[in-house]
Amino acid sequence: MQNLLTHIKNYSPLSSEAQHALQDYFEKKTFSKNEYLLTQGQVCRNLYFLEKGALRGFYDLDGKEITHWFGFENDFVTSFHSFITGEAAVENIQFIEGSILWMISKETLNNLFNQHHEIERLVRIVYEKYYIRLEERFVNAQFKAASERYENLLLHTPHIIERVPLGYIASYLGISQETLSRIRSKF
Amino acid sequence: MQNLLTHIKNYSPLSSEAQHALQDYFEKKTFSKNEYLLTQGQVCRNLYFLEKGALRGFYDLDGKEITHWFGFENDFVTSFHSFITGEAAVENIQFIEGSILWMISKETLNNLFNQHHEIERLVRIVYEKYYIRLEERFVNAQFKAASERYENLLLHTPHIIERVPLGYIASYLGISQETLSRIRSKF
DNA sequence: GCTGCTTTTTGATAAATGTCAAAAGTTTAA
DNA sequence: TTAAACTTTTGACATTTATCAAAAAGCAGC
Repeated sequence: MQNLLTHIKNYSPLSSEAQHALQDYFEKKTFSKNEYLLTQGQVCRNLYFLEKGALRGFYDLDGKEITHWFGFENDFVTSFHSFITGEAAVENIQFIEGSILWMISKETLNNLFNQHHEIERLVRIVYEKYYIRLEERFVNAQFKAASERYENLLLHTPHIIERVPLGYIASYLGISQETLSRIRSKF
Repeated sequence: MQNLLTHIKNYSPLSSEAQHALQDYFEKKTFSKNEYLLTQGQVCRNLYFLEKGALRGFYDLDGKEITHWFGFENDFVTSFHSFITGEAAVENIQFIEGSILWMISKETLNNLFNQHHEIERLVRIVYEKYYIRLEERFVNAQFKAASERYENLLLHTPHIIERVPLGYIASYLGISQETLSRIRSKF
């Protein structure tokens, strides 16, 4: 929990009342490797903070698993589309490592927004950060060649390489595993 | 202005005090075709609401202009990365049509956040919507073939085809203009 | 240290898309 | 109305990446 509170300060400061409110409502969860946090078709009504571990979001495309994002320590994770719209998720979220998370429901969070303006501010700022993070990935995906995308990964998020099987990374980068293997052999 | 207030209700309801505050601080701007709202290297300190017209965001890649987004009626526009981080923009924003916008500075907006929780809520919700919009584009960019991306464009945002030169659309879809032309000839 | 299972690499070939150059079509403005 | 400027299409060819199949490497459990 301390992790969560400490991390949150990087986004926006919180009064001790707001901190206590968060402490009261975030609930600890642990999962082991390969378990699912969410499967396709479910509505994701919770937001999670990943304290320890790793997970991936993936969906099925013609029988192939397409991993499109990863979560690591100090990431907020959820199936954003489902969480925001209330529609069924098209993706699965699965643990790559045994993990510890903190969970809060959308409903509880909305109540906290009403009680503590500063918590809603925090979330607004988190969205800002996550928006520009996604924007960067988008530009990479659309306008960079496969080998540049891999180099960027090495440069900016090397922990992904160290902790994730290559097959997942390939689809994360939007390339086939064989092509990724060939790119790697050139380094 | 009425447009802006009406549109905002789609996101989140506002008290009349908050509405009046917005009315007091949003400033009307008009631009003609080909003018720039922002050029690369400037810090974008304003958020805009596009009441009428169209514009594009593009950046320079080895001397080529890469258009990566468009704005149309009722879009909130800014150079998000620059607006959020306060860093120099890497992109240019240029009008594709003569346009009418409403402008508010980040500073003024932050002040309004402090005075009106519901305005910050509104912006939080706008970020949510824009986040999932970007997520969809990302998945398209990374995991769909060029012709599928074009079909999706026809299906979901046909106004882009009608109002934007093909060269801009090609880079928006992440393909060369020649390839786009060949895809089109098959319909 | 083996055995079987999973992950990664390599090879051959096919498909998609890019690049450069030129032709055809469209728009603009004198 | 017509020439100039810009936009879109077409052709030939190069490059990148995908696909399928098989070999090699790595790893968990005995």
